[in-house]
Amino acid sequence: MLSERQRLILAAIVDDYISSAEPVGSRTISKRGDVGYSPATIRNEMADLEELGFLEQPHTSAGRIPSQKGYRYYVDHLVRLDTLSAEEMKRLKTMFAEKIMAMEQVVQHASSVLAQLTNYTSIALGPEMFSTTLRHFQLLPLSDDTAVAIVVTSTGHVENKTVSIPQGVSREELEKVVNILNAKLAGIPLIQLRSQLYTEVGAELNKYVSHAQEMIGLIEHVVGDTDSHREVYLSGTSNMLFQPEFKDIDKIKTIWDLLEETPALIKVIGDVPSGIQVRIGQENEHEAIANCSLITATYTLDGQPLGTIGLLGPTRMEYARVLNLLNVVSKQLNVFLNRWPH
Amino acid sequence: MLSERQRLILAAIVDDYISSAEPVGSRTISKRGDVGYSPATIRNEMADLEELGFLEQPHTSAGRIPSQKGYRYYVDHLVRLDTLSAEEMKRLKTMFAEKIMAMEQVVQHASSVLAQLTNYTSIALGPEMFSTTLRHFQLLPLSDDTAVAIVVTSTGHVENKTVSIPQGVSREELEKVVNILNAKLAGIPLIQLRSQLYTEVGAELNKYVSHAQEMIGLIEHVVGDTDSHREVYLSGTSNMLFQPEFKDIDKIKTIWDLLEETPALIKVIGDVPSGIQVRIGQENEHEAIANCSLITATYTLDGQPLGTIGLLGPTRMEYARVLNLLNVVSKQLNVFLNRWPH
DNA sequence: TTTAGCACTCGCTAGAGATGAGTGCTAACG
DNA sequence: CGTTAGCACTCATCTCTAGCGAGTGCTAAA
Repeated sequence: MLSERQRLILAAIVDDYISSAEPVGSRTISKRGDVGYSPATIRNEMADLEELGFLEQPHTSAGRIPSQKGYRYYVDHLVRLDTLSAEEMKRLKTMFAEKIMAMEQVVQHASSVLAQLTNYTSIALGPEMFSTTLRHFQLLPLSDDTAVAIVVTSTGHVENKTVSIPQGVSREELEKVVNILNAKLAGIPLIQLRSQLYTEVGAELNKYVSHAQEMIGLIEHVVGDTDSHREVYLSGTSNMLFQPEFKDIDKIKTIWDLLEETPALIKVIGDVPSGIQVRIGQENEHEAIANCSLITATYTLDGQPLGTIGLLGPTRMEYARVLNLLNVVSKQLNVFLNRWPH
Repeated sequence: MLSERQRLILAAIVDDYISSAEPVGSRTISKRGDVGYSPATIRNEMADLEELGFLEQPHTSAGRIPSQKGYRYYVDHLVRLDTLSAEEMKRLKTMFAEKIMAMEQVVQHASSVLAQLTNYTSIALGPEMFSTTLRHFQLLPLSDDTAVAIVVTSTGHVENKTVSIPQGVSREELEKVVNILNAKLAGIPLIQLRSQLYTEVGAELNKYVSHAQEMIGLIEHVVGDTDSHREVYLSGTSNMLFQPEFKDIDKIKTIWDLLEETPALIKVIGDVPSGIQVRIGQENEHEAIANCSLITATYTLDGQPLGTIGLLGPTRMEYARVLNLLNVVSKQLNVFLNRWPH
């Protein structure tokens, strides 16, 4: 639909605006090596591109900036995926060279390295519970009426909650409960735990243990909290402060509030299709990031999507670089995780 | 050393500046009810107070602002500790009413409520390892050569690390190791674990288990990392953004970097004497917060200092309110924690 | 079809008053 | 003699204006 020349000019404008954050004029484009036309010609094309909705003009006598549609076209058709710089490769290599880490720590670490390399804010979502199974359950008494409940998942994630024990349940009975639970529930996907608890385990507990109902309630409290099994890792939050589009502090505030509110954040980053995705501006669900872009990559285990890792920045993002980085990282992450004992 | 009138005027100026963040003029003070002097008289006293170093003047034709020395005098001699508002009391009451929480969660929760009530940034340091003892140690195999090591402390803190198991150590042996460790180390203060590991436990392990040296190294790796046993809780970090003294983003940056760097933060907040402490401006060790004030309160268990909870804001802080709040919270925290099974 | 030329727009900046909050000093007052 | 009214002075801040310049759209020539 766009002519070759229009695409060339649009790409030049987006590239330029991404690095300068200032409206781009026709002369600026003309002076670049790769577009061999005079400012006047470029102005004409710019006017057309604006009419088509790919560019915008902040005011009459300013240059053009890409519109949301412009960025979308750029990402879909114009972005050049080339190779990473030597330094970037080195950082990533050393990251995956470290050996002893839980699955979640790998993800967390990858996200923090990405934040440092890009100067954007990185958001990562820990492994999901469809393919994550229960490895071990434990109840450690702290006193007569309290205990720490510990859940270990197949991804190496450890979660703990302090619970109060019903009056009159002895330590022996607690042990019995733990044994029954481990026997019945180990290997079960987290998402099925709650239902299994009532069917399989319920009968068994009723048979051997007093206060079975209370105990089941207690265990459900620990195991059934589906969202708490997922962890969100943020890094480079302060990078947001230095983007010129957010020099106005009030704009940061709404974004910040979103970042501090884990459930909303899970929704934002959890609801993306697998593969590498780019959400530009208002394509994002949450209006707090309506002038941000979110680029996400999912990581998988045995082909099953497990979690997401993403970078959040202004719509004027370095799409090419970020896409390259995420591409490499998510591939390496997949290789790494599938080598993981599971 | 200061006359009664000077103290009255100094208090009025500090109070006013704390709430307005603007240099305070003589007329402003005169118009307040509590100082019954004309602007001219107050001007004379102000000039004296400035000469004594309690006040500063941003420029000749502006009002006065308190100097660091002025704040110090205010905090030491002039601040009025009165009672909390009904709303504040209610928030705190409901907080301590919640029952089932690990010790650390109580501290964390208290810190987050304080941040909300004050609009400052709160920093809390989890229980310290002198009086914290080991409750339970566990090694759960994930595969042939990896396992999750779990450490549960007497405060209900659960910590975990993924470790790699030396080749040729069987599951039975792992269990034996765990049993020996729990028999020998349960109840030992965390800080002594490392030495005990080599004396008491070392011999025992050598006797019953193969690869004892490797296993000890591994366990030391889990247990001996003294700083990782302490957790730092931050909340209300974004409150910093709205203090007029930090409207310049670069000033935030250095503070932020400090907040993101846990070890430095532990140093800043961990090195305070017990009781309630006020660190004004350059009294703080770290220069990133040289124009901040840090008010801290320690909490104790059986009289032993356990950890710290603090609020960070501009030197122009609402000292009276924060001191009141911290006073009440730290007392309640002590009561609450000492009721805790330990 | 491309480009040079030109008039026009409009945000940004610098400088000039004007404003007003605040001071220090002096002299008068109770 | 302490207190206060009065007054000249300072200086940050606001407003207004003029000029600059980056950029545009249009027209006409190559």
